Amino acid sequence: MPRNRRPRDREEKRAEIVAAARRLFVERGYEAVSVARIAGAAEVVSNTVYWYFQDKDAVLIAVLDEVLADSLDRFDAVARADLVDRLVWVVDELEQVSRLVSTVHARSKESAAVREWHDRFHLLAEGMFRIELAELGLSDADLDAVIAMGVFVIEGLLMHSPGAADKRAVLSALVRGIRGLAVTAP
Amino acid sequence: MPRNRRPRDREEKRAEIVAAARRLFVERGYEAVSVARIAGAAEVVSNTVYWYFQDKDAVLIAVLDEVLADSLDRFDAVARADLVDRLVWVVDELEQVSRLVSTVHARSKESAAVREWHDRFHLLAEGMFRIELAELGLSDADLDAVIAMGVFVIEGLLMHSPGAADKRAVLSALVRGIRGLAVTAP
DNA sequence: ACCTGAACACCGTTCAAGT
DNA sequence: ACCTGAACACCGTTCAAGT
Repeated sequence: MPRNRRPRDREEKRAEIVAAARRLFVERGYEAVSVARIAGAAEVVSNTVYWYFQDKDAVLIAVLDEVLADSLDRFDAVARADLVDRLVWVVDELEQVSRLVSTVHARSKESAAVREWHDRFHLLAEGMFRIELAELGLSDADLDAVIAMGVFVIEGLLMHSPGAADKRAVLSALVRGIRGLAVTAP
Repeated sequence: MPRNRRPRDREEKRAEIVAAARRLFVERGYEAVSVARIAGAAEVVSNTVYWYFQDKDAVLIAVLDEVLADSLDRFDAVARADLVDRLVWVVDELEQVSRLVSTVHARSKESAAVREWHDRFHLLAEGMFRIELAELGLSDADLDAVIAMGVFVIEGLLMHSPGAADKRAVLSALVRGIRGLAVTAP
């Protein structure tokens, strides 16, 4: 007999809680979902959640990690597409979790752990943008400004969810605006 | 004796509650401030708030109206400045209430009344942007896209509060990008 | 190590009762 | 009309107790 009986149980139960929380957070939003409801969906009692997680924000962070990992896994599929198409893809992908976008911003003001996750996510997003734009030959100052603009525009699109045509028009204007800056750089 | 003794009491008490809520929401954030605390600061008991307001979101909307009115009042002061300067001014002005920006987005998902306020605010902001940009001679499709971009960039700056230099760099890149679009319009 | 029953302090909100 | 005391159902979280 193995020394640790069913050694995968811990991870399994934890994963069940995260899966339940993910579905509920995406469907109804973080504030609207109580810890008791998450626990119920994972077939435990509410205080059991605190055996696996420090608090409700820690559950949120586990959900965010899972959602982000899933999206990054799928990113390869469009790696070779046109820049505008890739941006549309990113927004479409993240739009499924648009509730989480405003949740992250709201919780970042209250929870240091969520703020850390948010800051790391921005670094990741900015790094990806930087790679995309490196070849355009922008000045250093403009490059930073344009990366920030790109992130803000994507966040705005996620939070306000316009129709597909408007979304593409905004991203196209963004990219053309950036290309214009590269041409007229001092 | 007047039929209504002290006829201004109602508005006074209401105004006191809004003033207390405004200070607390700006300092500590909507979620972190309980109705009981607002009531305490306005020297009433917590259920008295519900005599003047339908619910906590209604208090938030009254605060938002007050903050917005104050900002619009001050807007004349910069009406003649350069476009980038005006945008910097708007962001600086709204930055004092940056906590409220993410609150509005978070509550818009839960409360129909807050969502209505948010949508009206966007119409106002978009209208002001449209006037600013009318003279640039953008195509209709680009004008809408550029207005959305402008609003998203301002919201992003408010939510992430970068330093003054970064802020100006982003707004400058935005305006130059937009001007570039006008030049190369089809 | 893992899970629970019971409790804690607090939340937004309601309502009958007072003036 | 205006305000309150008391209560309601619920919240995130803690802890001693069980296995």
